[in-house]
Amino acid sequence: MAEPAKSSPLSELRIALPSLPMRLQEVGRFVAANDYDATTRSMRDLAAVAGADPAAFTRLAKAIGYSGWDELRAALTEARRPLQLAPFSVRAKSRRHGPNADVALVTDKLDAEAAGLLRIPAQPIAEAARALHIAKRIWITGYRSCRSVAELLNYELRLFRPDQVQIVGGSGPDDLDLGAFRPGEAVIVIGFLPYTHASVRVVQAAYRAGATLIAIADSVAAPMAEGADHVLLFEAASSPGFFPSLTGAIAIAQSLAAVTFSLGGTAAKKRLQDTEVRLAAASTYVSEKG
Amino acid sequence: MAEPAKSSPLSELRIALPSLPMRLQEVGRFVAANDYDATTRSMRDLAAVAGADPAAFTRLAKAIGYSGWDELRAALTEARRPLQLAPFSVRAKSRRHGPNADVALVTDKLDAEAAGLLRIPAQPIAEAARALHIAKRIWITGYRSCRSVAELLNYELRLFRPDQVQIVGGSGPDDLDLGAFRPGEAVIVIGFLPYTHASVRVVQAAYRAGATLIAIADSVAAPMAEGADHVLLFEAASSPGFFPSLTGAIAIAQSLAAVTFSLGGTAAKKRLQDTEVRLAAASTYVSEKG
DNA sequence: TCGGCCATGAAACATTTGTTGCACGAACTG
DNA sequence: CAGTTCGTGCAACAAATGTTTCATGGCCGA
Repeated sequence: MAEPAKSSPLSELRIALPSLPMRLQEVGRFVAANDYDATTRSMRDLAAVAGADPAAFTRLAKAIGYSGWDELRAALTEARRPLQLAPFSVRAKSRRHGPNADVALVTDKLDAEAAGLLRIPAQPIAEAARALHIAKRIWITGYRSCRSVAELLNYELRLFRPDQVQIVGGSGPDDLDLGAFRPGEAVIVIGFLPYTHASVRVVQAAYRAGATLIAIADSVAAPMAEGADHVLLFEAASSPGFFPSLTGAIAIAQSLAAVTFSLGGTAAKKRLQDTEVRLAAASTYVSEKG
Repeated sequence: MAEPAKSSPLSELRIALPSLPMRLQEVGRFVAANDYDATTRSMRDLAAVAGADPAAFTRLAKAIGYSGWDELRAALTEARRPLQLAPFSVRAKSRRHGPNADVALVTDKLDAEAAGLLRIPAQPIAEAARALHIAKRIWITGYRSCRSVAELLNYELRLFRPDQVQIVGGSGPDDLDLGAFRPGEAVIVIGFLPYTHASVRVVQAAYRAGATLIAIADSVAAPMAEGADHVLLFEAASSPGFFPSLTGAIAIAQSLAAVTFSLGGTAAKKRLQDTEVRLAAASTYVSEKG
């Protein structure tokens, strides 16, 4: 049973999270999402803000293998210590460079992205899904790298709402679609810095048409968030590397699709089955047993 | 009473430093040099390491206008707080509030995906990136929902290797591209259960052509993993919900692109800059200041 | 040299911190 | 339905934290 490499205490925490009791999960999520405050504020302070019992923090620490909250916090503190030349306590980090600097880059990136996921607010996604549920038609927009997110969302939503979902510009010039927005329809725009002009035009068209606007963006200050009915935030710049990260946006898109599907009830389930049957009949897939 | 503009607690400290008694200067310098530990360790700990009296820290804080060490430390803590989406106080309640089933679904999904990311093995990704680095040409394949991953990878890689990367079937029937694979080229295939016939054909073609095959899949038993030079695993079924999750695949794709880019060194950096300049010139993006 | 002043370290203080024992209630088991 | 386990909040506990007080010793002006 090879353990999956305990890189940081936060990783351990996040891995153990799903198998923890409910209250400990809440507290664990809070710690993961607010790890900076976890290292600086006192346990009781955190408990007050998180709305939990102080004892829960001690129990959480023990549940994931530490002797107590103090030890967990110490580990978190060391993990987020900035690199420096003259070490406070001599502690050489063997990663960072060497023959496996690449591996370290990957590990750091994945860890940062996992942390980013836990900071995504869940409530707005659920609300946006309700808006999608009642929308007569759903338009999806995303340019450049965000196009991939748009297409995934389009794909998943079409699995159970085949003829009510489409990508803006998916079948012709974007401008034609802009004029087709109607009240009662929903328009989803995905984008982050730097923002494209095209996406801003879509937002304006949606606003003018009186359609429900859902923005998936990296900042409330994003142009597409202006006047949006639902703003779903993720961290694009959190992870090390050179390109903005789309992991958060993808996770939001998938959650959105999942909740919308569950709101669809049996009707949605039936349409999904129909779609699956059709795909199987076209022998798109390799048969399960080889 | 008008204080001379408190920029940051650290600069106040440095300004006041020369006019302080000798021992307080020592302590002040220590705090300035080790401000991270100042925010995380206890006053007594710091005193022990600095070789000073605990009381000196309280006196230092008062000497530069704070009510005590606690207040100084709080200021230091706030000063080095990383940027984030919402302030600490507001963030607490937004998650998992109320007996809301939809919100719980989203939260569970995000948790599971975060944990899934941390289970992704980093080593194979770094090795695959090296293979991409030396490849003369890179082909990318992904059908159905995996198409979005393929397109993201294509987009990011083309930013710094514009004419060496393309999606299989991106410019015509897939079959035409299958015959174009050559030794020394790399073929990336993304897929998970249920596997499409088309992706298996690509794998076979790559194998026959002697190209380097990189498979991004949810299982070593996946058809596209057979005979692959590099297999990058992620968990597609880990998260609750109804569709397989692509978050892991996206994270792998982005890590792959990031490492390949960093292997590219200055040459890659230069090409990326060229691309950015071209995009800016075409005024694709909204200018930063509005 | 004396007297006042200030810097300094040690010890005592009240407070806050993390921890643990206990009781209640829900969920599961036989 | 009783018996058990487990998760949870509350409250008391000992340990630690930051602060204050006090005694000491060096410094400067008279």
